[in-house]
Amino acid sequence: MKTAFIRKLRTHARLDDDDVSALEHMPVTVKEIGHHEAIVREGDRPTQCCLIMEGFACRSKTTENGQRQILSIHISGDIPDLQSLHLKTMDHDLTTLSNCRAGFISHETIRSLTRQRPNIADALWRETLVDAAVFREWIVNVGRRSASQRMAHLVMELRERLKVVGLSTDARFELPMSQHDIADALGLTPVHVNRVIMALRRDGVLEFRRHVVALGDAERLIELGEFDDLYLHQDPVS
Amino acid sequence: MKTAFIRKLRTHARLDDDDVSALEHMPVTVKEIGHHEAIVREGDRPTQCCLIMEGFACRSKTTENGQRQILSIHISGDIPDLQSLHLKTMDHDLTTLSNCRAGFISHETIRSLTRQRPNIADALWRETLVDAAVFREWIVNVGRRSASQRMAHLVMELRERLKVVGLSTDARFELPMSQHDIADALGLTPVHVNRVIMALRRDGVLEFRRHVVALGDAERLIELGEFDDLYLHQDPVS
DNA sequence: CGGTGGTTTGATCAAAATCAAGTGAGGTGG
DNA sequence: CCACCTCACTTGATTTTGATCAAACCACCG
Repeated sequence: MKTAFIRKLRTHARLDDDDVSALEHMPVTVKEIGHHEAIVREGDRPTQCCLIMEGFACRSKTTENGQRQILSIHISGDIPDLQSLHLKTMDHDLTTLSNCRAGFISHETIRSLTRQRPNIADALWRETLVDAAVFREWIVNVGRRSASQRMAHLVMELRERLKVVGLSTDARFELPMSQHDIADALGLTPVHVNRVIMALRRDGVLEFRRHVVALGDAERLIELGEFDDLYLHQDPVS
Repeated sequence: MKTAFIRKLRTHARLDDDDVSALEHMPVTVKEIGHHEAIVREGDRPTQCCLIMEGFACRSKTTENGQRQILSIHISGDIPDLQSLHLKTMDHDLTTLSNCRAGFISHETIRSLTRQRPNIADALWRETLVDAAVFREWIVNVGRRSASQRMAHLVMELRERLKVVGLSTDARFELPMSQHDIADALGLTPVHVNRVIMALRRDGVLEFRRHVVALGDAERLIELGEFDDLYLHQDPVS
């Protein structure tokens, strides 16, 4: 059940059959994790990486006065702590948002794969670079966009990324986050996020109830959030 | 004159003498670039990477209504567009802040180095991961910190990074940015940045005049900006 | 049936944006 | 050498956005 992950790598990077078979045979320890549980914490020195197979997780940091900032949201096929392969100490937390099934792959396994198969090294490196591209876009989101723009942008990003792994249609997708979680992702307060959601709902642009997002007017959301999917670098390898 | 770069790689990653000599002998085209000039632009498909040898540069995006958000600041020894090796299309601009001397290295050169020397591949990969760690911290900065905290944090980040390449003492460093540039880095308006700087100056915490930052009270700045250098991952290789 | 966590609403407040008008230093040309 | 121009910085008045504080409300669950 690491197909989402392998499929993603193959779409963006050149992998031959041996590469794919090496990935398919690498040892993975699968674990079920409850919602709102820490996978790794700031300060930890992990010896393995975590592949999300089902459910949602997020990376976050917490300021001294207890405010949380979510840094990215992760879905099936993502390895959110791949950077721990080269950066020994975690500089942020990785936490589940929903119940998750996750596969753990030891650093040794990954390191020997990257040493023996440069294509895999490149593919994994590329994944971390797309992560970074998403971080950049999030800096713009919290730095320069209004509350409703941030919300629109987040929704469109998640729709695009979920579509790739078959978890979103054009019109709706599941999003197991509370309004409080969304506030932490957008750098806002939960109260204000609620007002934004109410307004978007009133205008028929967006519904968000019981953990499902329904898009009333995707065009409007793209325009409002100034969403351009270039930064997701989803183009298939030439 | 790519010593800053090689020294940085060696501090953080395991490189043997052959690796270092390969880096020293790779072909680099040096160019002088004026201030406020674009090196690469969003939408470009570069075939080379840019090594900053002297001066300051920044990555940025501009929103539809013309607001700029600076995503990172780059100094001697940085390769700000290393990601272009794997992400074909630039999703942001790379611009000089001051006059710069920059070295250009073709993708082919880098690719053949990484294929022949896995240590170099790892070292470069790690560099892009540190970049990403800085992006994460910036998300927290613009998402959750007040204007004066953001300013304090930026100043401390730059001091730490500049110290590594010998361009900062504990007390002062050159920073060729206008208050407008700083506003674009902090997600604020120039007017408000000015008020913050005035306040910090009045309290004797910070001076910033004619492109030099003088720290009146570094302790206070660290505390105010909640600065913890963990995210810079400057620890030397074990 | 009462508890609990998430959502909704209202009233007030604070931080930063906006608008507008100086100031001041360095650089250029007469 | 001085007048003037420009760009960056500074200051003040006002407005806006989103934060804060506080209190319901509501659905689900044990």
